[in-house]
Amino acid sequence: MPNPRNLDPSLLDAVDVFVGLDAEGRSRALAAAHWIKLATGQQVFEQDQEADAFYVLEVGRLKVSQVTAEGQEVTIRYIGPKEMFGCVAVCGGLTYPGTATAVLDSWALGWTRSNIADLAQIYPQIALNAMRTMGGRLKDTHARLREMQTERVERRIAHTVARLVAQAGRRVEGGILIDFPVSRQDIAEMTGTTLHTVSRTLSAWQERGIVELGRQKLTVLDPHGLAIIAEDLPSQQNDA
Amino acid sequence: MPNPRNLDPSLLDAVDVFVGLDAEGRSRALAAAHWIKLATGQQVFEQDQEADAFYVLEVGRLKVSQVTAEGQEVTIRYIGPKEMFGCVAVCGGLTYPGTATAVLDSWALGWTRSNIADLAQIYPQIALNAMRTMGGRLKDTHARLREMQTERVERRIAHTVARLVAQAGRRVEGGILIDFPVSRQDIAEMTGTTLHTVSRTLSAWQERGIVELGRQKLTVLDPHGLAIIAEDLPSQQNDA
DNA sequence: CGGGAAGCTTGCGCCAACGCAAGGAACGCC
DNA sequence: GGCGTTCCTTGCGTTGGCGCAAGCTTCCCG
Repeated sequence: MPNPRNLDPSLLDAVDVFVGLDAEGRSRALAAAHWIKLATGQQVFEQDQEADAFYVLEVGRLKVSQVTAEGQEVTIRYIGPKEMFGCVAVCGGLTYPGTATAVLDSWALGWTRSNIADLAQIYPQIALNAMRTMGGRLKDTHARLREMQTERVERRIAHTVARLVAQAGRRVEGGILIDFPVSRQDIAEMTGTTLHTVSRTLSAWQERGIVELGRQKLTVLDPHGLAIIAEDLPSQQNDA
Repeated sequence: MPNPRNLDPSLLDAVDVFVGLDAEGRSRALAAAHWIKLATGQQVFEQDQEADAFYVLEVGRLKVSQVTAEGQEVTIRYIGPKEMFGCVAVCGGLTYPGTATAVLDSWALGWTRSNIADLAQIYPQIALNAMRTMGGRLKDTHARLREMQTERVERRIAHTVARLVAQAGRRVEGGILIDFPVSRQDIAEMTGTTLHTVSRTLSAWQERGIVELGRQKLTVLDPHGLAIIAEDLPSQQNDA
């Protein structure tokens, strides 16, 4: 259970943005941080709000999403443990790209913009690390944009599910379970379609033994079959 | 006409990544740069190639695009004068997100990765600036992703044209001309549709007096009308 | 100046995906 | 344990936009 007093330096070990810092740097970073607790459904920050803090998730899972003027929700990405979010705050002068909401009870470490700027002053590596992370995110987003523009719905759903497996898959008997609640609606918001189409598509996959479905639950039984759909390879089901 | 000897420090004046540098810093930056000339159609770098240099465009225009495994092209963005491209090279360890091709004869200033890393060491502001630019690009890309997921084709085309006007519009009598050759195919690759649909849509707009069309040419006559389509506002054409 | 290439338009048929609607299943709260 | 809410499924009709195909215009180059 996290707690403000218990600032074990190993907390920052696997955190990209602090890679390359010595022990002293990590202690300093931790000293400047504050814990925040997030109950499921709670928001950390909102779309277009001035980016005044950045965070590293330690426990739980968040969804970063945008809402259109018409009220439609679009999911930008999910954040898992050890990932940073609100990283635009490091740049200064920008607003958050979306709204961050906890989809599980979560704990995160937060730094105010001035705190992180001070740290980056002393340890320039931090800025470089943040930049590398942003570069990676930019590439991910480009890849999704390319998908959206060139792929049919079924293939996009396959890619999305594959991504969820890679990000949050937990081995269970007979398959890999997405380790947090995902509704059909959530998948629709990630792929740019409707919950109806997602439901139909997943049902068809269940029929074929590729996935097993539950309420806000998704287990991939046949990752290879999924990959075949995602890459649009011809499947060899040639029995009449 | 640019030339390697003629390194006027004012060249870097409006360049985001060097904002906040003193005169000496700019001289140093220029001293480390090299000119590259690009004929129309020529490539600067290719998708997935290791990012070993970053550039600032001085004259001309480039297109950054990706090609899918199936051979479909997707345009990520256009680059105009004073914009940076290949900025992921500043981070290190990454590959270019797409292929950069000149759509006009162009001149750019280039820095190798080690040159820019040395500069960033001395002037940390450079890293911050680069990061801010990347943050901005990330937000742009998210906005486009949201468009792709929630908007119909006509609206997406309207947004794309509006973006082109903002980026590369030149006032001409009676309207605003996109100041570089754009084909219907190009617009299709930016919006995620086919050249057929773009052609049909633009023709309909021409009918309504919103745009004027030519071969690889596009003039917006009625920006307001365009905005109405882009924002999906009800237009008041209530004559029977 | 003539021929070819590249770019553009437009008609037509089709289908993937949407939107609606109705009903069913699982969960949580009192 | 009952009830309300949230989530999921599935049938059916509609349609936006695609893909094909044919023909046109503009430009370039020999």
